[in-house]
Amino acid sequence: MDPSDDTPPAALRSSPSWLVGQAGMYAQRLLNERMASGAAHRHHLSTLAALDEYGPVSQASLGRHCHLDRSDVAALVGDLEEAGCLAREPDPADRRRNVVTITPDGAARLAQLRLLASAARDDLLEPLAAAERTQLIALVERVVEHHADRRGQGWA
Amino acid sequence: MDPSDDTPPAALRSSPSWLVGQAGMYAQRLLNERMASGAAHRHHLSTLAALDEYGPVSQASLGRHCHLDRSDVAALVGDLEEAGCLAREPDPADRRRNVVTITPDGAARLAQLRLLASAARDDLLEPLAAAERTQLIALVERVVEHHADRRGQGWA
DNA sequence: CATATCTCAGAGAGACTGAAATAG
DNA sequence: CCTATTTCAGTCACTCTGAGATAT
Repeated sequence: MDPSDDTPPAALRSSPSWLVGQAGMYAQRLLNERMASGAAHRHHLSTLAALDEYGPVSQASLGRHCHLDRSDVAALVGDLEEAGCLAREPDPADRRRNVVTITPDGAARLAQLRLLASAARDDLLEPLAAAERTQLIALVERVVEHHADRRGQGWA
Repeated sequence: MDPSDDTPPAALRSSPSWLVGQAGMYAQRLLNERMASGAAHRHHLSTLAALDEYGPVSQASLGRHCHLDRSDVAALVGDLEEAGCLAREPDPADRRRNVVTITPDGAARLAQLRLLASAARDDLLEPLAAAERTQLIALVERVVEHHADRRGQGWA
């Protein structure tokens, strides 16, 4: 095997679409690997964090906050309920909804997952200095915000 | 539906892992949508670009250049051969290998796909100014390079 | 014998769709 | 009547694994 085989063609090396796509793959894998070391999934962190920040909410709202599909939220909430991390009760004010509330066990779990996420963040950004990390985050945040707003017809 | 449901929790909004993962999803989708308008796939661009830049190579080498799995390369090369974009012939020097060579039709196709990729790039980076785009690309390139080197055991 | 390449068949995870039941 | 929520079953696209055939 030629070792120079590792170099991607210039058309990819300089393509934001390809680069960001690749980086996204690494980001999700590293995060999921860290989460797996706590027998969790990266979406469990998203769910608990949203629950912690936005108080008791419906599953649909949870999905909109985290960019998750309704049907995946149902499964995630099922997982976390079984683990005692949250309570799911029918909303008396609107009985279509389930009101989902984080439990003390869920808050503890969230704290643990935050630590794992920090480790994954350091894995991902290892080659960058602190100032560069801040820069990257700010730029990517703008991109994500932009497309999240244009979402709604189609994507989760 | 509460419209403020669109805001992700701070734990996600400030998490590089989540942000880069989301951005990667958008990048791949936008690129694939543009490619679909030319009845192509984003990996067809990768393959043709690598073929164009690195001359006649084996399928295994193609996969290493583009971070693609051996078995997916087999399928991609099959597609592109059927479309007349490349020629696949057994290597007389090492008869395990297929030497893959781009054809004039393949070069024309590549030019077309480059245009579609440019459009996808503009879709993705729409919210950023030119200087910011350059910055983002430089930073993400460093991240991807770093993890591509640490790859090899495990990932494609 | 160990390693590398190509191919196929299929597993596995991921995002998403459709439809039904329920409720506003 | 139309829309929203939850749930389930299942699809689809994508990545990757395993095994076999072939060759170094």
